Amino acid sequence: MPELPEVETVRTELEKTIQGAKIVNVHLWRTDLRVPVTAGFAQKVAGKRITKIERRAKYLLLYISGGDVIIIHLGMSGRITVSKVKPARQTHGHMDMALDNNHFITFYDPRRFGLMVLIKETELATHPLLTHLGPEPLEKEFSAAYLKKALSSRSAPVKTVIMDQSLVVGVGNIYASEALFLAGIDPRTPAFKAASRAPRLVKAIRQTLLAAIRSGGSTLRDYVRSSGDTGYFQHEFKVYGRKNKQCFQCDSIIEHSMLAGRATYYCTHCQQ
DNA sequence: CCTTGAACCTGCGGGC
DNA sequence: TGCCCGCAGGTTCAAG
Repeated sequence: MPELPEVETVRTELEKTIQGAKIVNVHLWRTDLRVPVTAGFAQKVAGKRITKIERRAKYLLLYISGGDVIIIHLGMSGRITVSKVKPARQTHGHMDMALDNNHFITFYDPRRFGLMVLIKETELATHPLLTHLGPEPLEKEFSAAYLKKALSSRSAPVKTVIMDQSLVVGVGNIYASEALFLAGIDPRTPAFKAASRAPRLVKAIRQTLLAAIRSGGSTLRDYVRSSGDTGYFQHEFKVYGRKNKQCFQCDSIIEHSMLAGRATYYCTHCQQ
């Protein structure tokens, strides 16, 4: 489900509902996620308090008392739900927690591309899952000058390059297409040829992600927020999923092709 | 180093 | 109805 806006939406909702709560009870139903769940996970987190919930890239970081951090990634189909009643056992519900504030959390992930590992807070800076990550797109560090330089050495399509998490984090397949439409850049353009348009692209990426966060992310197939609500940004897609439909800006037909194995949508009139 | 394609896994929709 | 194929918001690994 998740690119940066969806993960940020989950983070906000978890912050409102479970921050400060103590973990009373943990059920780990299966551990064979993309990365195996840390041995002894259930025993290690039981009795601890959730002190802080952060997001880094598409990862959620749940800080717990005692100096540990639960790192969660939702992969393609992962979901975290919060409820006030004990959740029914679901086929792909891999972990449940009961909290002392009468809330329950479930980690659900049919495809199991997600992960859930427990590390020491002191390992955050050196943990292999996090070390290769580029700057956050909404932080100052992701500047026009930075992006221009990064694009200038790459020949892959600009869309593929901005999805590279070591260059900038959080931009996935939907928002890459949407941001490039907003920037007026053809996603197939070799990155170095788009380098001069880095200032516009930085703005477009930020604007797209911020708008999506404001809408609670996008709900395509199965993404629901932890609250059970859906996101609304899918209603604002300009190109994603709109193959053969008319461009809202110029009435041309939206085109579709595969770049590095990912579906890509664009308007050849508005994007060059 | 960079790029692409395949692999990981499950479910769903379309075509026959 | 049932089967097979392709495709899905991500990441990682191998090979060229």
